Parts: sequence; C-alpha cells; structure tokens
Amino acid sequence: MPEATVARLPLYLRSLLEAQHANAATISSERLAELAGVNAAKVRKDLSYLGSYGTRGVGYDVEYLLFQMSRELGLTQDWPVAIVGLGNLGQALANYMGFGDRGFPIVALCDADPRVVGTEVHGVVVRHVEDLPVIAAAHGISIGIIATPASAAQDVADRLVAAGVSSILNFAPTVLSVPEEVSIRKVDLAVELQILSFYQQRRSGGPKLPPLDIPVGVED
Amino acid sequence: MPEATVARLPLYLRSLLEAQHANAATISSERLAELAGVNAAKVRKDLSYLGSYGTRGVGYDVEYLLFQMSRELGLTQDWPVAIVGLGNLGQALANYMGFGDRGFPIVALCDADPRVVGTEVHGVVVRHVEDLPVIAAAHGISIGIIATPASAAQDVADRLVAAGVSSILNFAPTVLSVPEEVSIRKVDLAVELQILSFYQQRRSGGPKLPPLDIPVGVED
DNA sequence: CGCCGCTTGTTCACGTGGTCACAAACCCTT
DNA sequence: AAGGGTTTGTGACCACGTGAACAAGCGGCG
Repeated sequence: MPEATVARLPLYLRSLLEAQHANAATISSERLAELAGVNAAKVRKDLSYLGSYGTRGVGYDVEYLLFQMSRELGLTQDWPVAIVGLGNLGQALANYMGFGDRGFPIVALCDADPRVVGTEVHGVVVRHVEDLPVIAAAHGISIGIIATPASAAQDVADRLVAAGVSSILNFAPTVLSVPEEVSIRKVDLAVELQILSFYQQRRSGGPKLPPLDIPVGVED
Repeated sequence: MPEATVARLPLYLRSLLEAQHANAATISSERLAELAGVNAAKVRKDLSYLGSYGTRGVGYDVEYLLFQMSRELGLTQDWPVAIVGLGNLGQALANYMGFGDRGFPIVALCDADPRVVGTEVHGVVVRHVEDLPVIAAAHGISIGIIATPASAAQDVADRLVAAGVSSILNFAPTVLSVPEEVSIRKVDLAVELQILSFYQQRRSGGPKLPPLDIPVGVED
C-alpha cells in the first residue's frame, strides 16, 4: 500500500466517524472526499487498497467501513505509549491525549531530570529514563514519544529502541537515526513555521528589507 | 520551487547552524546530506534552486549559505504570531516557543473562554477571540496558530482570515477550508499515532486479535 | 604553468503518486 | 423483468519527485 495512502487513512477514519455521528448509514466517495478534503477518485483508489467494501450505485456502509479501516490501522487493540521528556510540551501531551484519543493509553512517563522523576502527571508517576527497558517490558510498550530537547533526543531514541520500542514519534528538532525496522515520524514546529514563512514572504512580494516601521502598542 | 524542496530548506538551515556551531567554514553536499538525513544529490538539487552558491571542489560557504537561505525563507524579518486556544496545548506552545525559536515572537494570545481571557501566559495577556481584527492589525500579525478543539477550529480560521492572517498552523484535528491565497499547514497528533499504529501492526504480523469467530461470508 | 583530485550543478531515467475517464455493477422505478 | 440513474473500482495517462551518473569548474601541488 502506498505510503501516501496510509497517511490519508486516518483522515478517512475521522471523516467516517463524523458521518456516523450524523447518523449516515452509507456514504459516497464524493461525500467522504469532501469531509476529508481530498479528491473523490483518490478516495476510491485508497479505499480499494483495503478491499472492495463499497456497493456500486450506493456507496460505502459507514459502520462496516469503519470496522475494516480500524482493523487495518490496528486500532482494534490498544497501543500503550510512553512519553519521554516532560517539559512544557511533554506535560501538555500527557494531559492532552489522555482524554483526547482512545486507543493510545499513556502508560509511562520518563525524564532524566531527578527533580521531575517521582512527580505525578495526569495520574502517572514519572520514572527515570534509565528504567525504560523494565517499564517497556512491563507494559508492552511499542510506541514512544520523544519530547526532549534536541540534544537528548538521539540518546533517548537509542534507549527506546534498546527497550524494544519499534515506533517513535519525535517532537525534538533533530534528525534521528534508528534501525531499519523502527518506524519514525517527526513533528517539528519550527520547521512548519519556517515553511509558512517562506510562502508568506513570497506572497508579500519578495524580500522585504526594512519597509516595516510600524508603531506598535497603539491598541492599549 | 518544488514544494518538497521548500519543506526541506528548514532542515538544511538547522544543519547549517550545527555546522556553524562546529566552526566549519565550508560544508560539502555530502556532509550536509548526512546532517539533514537526506540524499546528497537531493541536497545539491535543492540548493541549486536558491542559486549557484557553491564552489566546485570545495563545497558551500556556511556563513554565506546560511544568509541566503535565511533570506529565502523570510527569516531576516520577524513574523509575529498569534495563538488561538489556550488549553493544554496552546499554553505549552506559548511557553515552549517563546524561548525556543527566534523569528516568530508570540505577540498575541486569544481564547473564547471568558475565564481564560484576562489571564497572563508567558508574559502575554490573553485577549478575547472577538478582538482578533484589532489585535492582528496592531501587531502586524501574519501567522496564526490554532490550538482549539476541533469544533471551534473552522470558526477561528474564518476569524483569522478575516483579520488578515494569511498563514495558519492548525493543531485541531479537523479539515479547514480557507481561501486560495491563505497557506495552511496541519499538525495532527492522532493521525501521526495512527500511521505508526498501521506499520506497527504490519510488523507484528497482521491483526493481533485473530481469535474471532467471524463467519466470513461463505465464498462460493 | 599545467595536471589532478575533488565537488558542484545538471541531465536523464525511473518510480511513485495523482487525475481522468469509463465500464461494471447495483438499486429503484415502472 | 427490464431499463435508467447512480456510484464504485480500475486502467491509462500525466506530473512530480528521486536517485544515479557525468561533465564542468575550482583549488592545490609539483
């Protein structure tokens, strides 16, 4: 299955949940495309990778497609998650996702700072990052989230891999090297902002040197 | 310039900063590729879009390339940012990025909850989302970050656009529709985890809970 | 001063993903 | 039961991005 398709499946899943919430029994590829914000033909081709679960002239059964897609995405089981690094971002993630999403229970929190270890965040006691192997084995953790500073990220990644974690979501602004068999995805806020900056500048009409001399603070 | 190239420029920028920090005067495409985690040929092709700033037989002058890239990315000027939605994530972003990155000062915070409006986060007073037009104009805000629940995201996006914001970074798990001329990028934690879940399951050898007595439609 | 090694910039072939278009298949109506 | 309208599934085509290979160009060395 194409990687691009895999990346869209979660969007379809969410759109299907919306449709289900609106009491729709079936949904057409066109409607689903509208909800997911993509092309209708792309939706059909993507869904065809899962199998022929649609009915010509009718559309897709929402319930059934939801089940099949959840199964394909591996959401019929829980995937215990460990968060490493409990700065601002790590704490926010611990609190945010605990009630935000089902299927990814946060069962472990780790940090290297002895002042943080032992404290409790979102009902989970923070352990030392050294204990990762034991913790991971005990909870069957397969997904790790890195929310440390960039300088510590590679070390944490190595520890996660050594502890048997084979999926990593990296929030640290650095490139991580991991074994072939480990999946890794990154979320980099600075990169996103810089991309926006690039297009923003383009629209603003090329490089603006110092044309801005706006007197701010007038609002107060 | 290809969109894929634009998305990599920030990686090169960060790698160049690392090289600069290591007192490297020049850098080869191969070394830069290693730092950025991409192919060397891709690096050269990407950099060629910026112009011929390299020297054959030597490499790229780190200082000079840094300057050119910063200019291209629009980082020679500040881009004031507004964050809308100050739940766990919004607050973390306000605290995290304030000292994390240069060039994107957080000059405004907005929320719709009257209990949050008026409080102070990271030294900035939270204003009501209704005041966005005034605030945006006063600070020259061109980038907005949406950190609200999904249900409020489209409304906030509309308000941002109406206030003149033309670049949006969306953390809410929903598809936003904005005018053609507005750039939008999304960061969706649930989607990232589900993608990891997909590959994780594949590696684990198919569905982990196979003891299902589902009477699969008898195939004729 | 000319040769040699090194690195860039560019060209080319390839693979992946996106879009279009249409036959096949299904439901509903008559 | 047959036909019309609707929607899926898929094959063909096109655009884009990637990776390798190579000539052009630069600095250093004898």
